[in-house]
Amino acid sequence: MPELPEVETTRRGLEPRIRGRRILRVELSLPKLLKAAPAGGLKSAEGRCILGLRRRAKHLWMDLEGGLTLCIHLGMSGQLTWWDPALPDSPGFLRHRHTGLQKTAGQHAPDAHTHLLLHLQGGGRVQYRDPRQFGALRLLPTAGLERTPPFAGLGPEPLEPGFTAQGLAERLKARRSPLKALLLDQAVLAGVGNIYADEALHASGLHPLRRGSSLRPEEASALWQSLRRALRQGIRLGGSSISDYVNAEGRRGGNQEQLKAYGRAGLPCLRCGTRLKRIQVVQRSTVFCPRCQRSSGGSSRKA
DNA sequence: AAGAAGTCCTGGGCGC
DNA sequence: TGCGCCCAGGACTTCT
Repeated sequence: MPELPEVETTRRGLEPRIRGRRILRVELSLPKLLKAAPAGGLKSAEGRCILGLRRRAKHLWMDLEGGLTLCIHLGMSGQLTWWDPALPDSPGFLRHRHTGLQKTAGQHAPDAHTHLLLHLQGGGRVQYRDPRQFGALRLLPTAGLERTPPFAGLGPEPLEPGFTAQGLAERLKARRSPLKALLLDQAVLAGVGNIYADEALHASGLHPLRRGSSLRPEEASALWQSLRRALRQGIRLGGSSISDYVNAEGRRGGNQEQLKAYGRAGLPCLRCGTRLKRIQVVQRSTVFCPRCQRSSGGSSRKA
C-alpha cells in the first residue's frame, strides 16, 4: 500500500526523468479515476511542460506550465512508472512464492490494468497502473492547491521540521479514538497508513487501542520519534513492497523485509519473542506485541 | 463535531 | 486442477 515512503520513493525516481519535458498526448482508459478536471478533462494537460513533481501526504502533484497541477493518488495498488522506449520490457509478472520466482524487475508494457499514459515529447511515457482502481486523478489549478479539497483538511507532514513531538502530543491529547485510528487519520497527520502505523506503535511500545487522550508527554515523544524513524527507514530502503508497490523503474522496495509488526501476526516478536497478535481497529488489521505494547501504562481503558 | 460504519475493487490465498 | 469464498485497505460519504 503506497504510504508516505512509497510515494516519496516514486517521486524521487520519476521527477528527474520528467521535469522540463512536454506532455504531447494523454490517454485515460478508465475515466472514473478522474475525480476533478477543467471542462476539457485531462486533454487540458496536453501541450504543457512539466515543471516538477511534489509530494503532499500520499498525493503526488505534477505541476504543469500554465497554472495546472495533475494530482495523482495511488490508492492501494497504484503504480506510477517511467517507460523508456530505449529499454527492453520485462517479460511480465511471474508466479512467485511456490516456484520461488519473483515478479520481474524493470519496466513493463501497458496491460489491462494500465489506466493512464502520458506521452512526453522526445519519447518515453509516464504509466499509471492500478489493478484495484482505488486511485484518483485530479487536474486542478496550481494556485491555492493546499486549500483545495481534498487537500485542505490534511494534517502536517510528519517529516517536516515544523512537526514536533509537542505538536503531535497536542493533536492527540484531545482525542478519545484509539491511537491506531488517529495515526491513520490524514487530518491528524498526513501520509501514514496501516504499515507505518503498526511499525511506529510497535517501536514505541504503545498499544494500538490506547486512547490519544491517555498519552503522557514522554509517550507522545516516543511515538513521534518512532514514527519518523519508521518513515525515514521506509524512504531509505525504497519503500515497502507488500503486494503491488514498485518504484518509478518498476522495481520493488526493500523495507518489507525489515518490518517488525505489519504482516507478522502469529510470528514471534523480534524484541521479546512473544507471539504477535492481530486485532481489528477501525476495520483495519492491526498487529502488535501483547507484551511490548501493553494496554496499561496509565489511564487507558479496555476497549 | 467526533466517531462509527458502509462503499468502491480485484488479485491472491485458502478450503474443499 | 479448479471453483468459490473471503480478505486486504485509502479515503470519501453517510449516519448517529
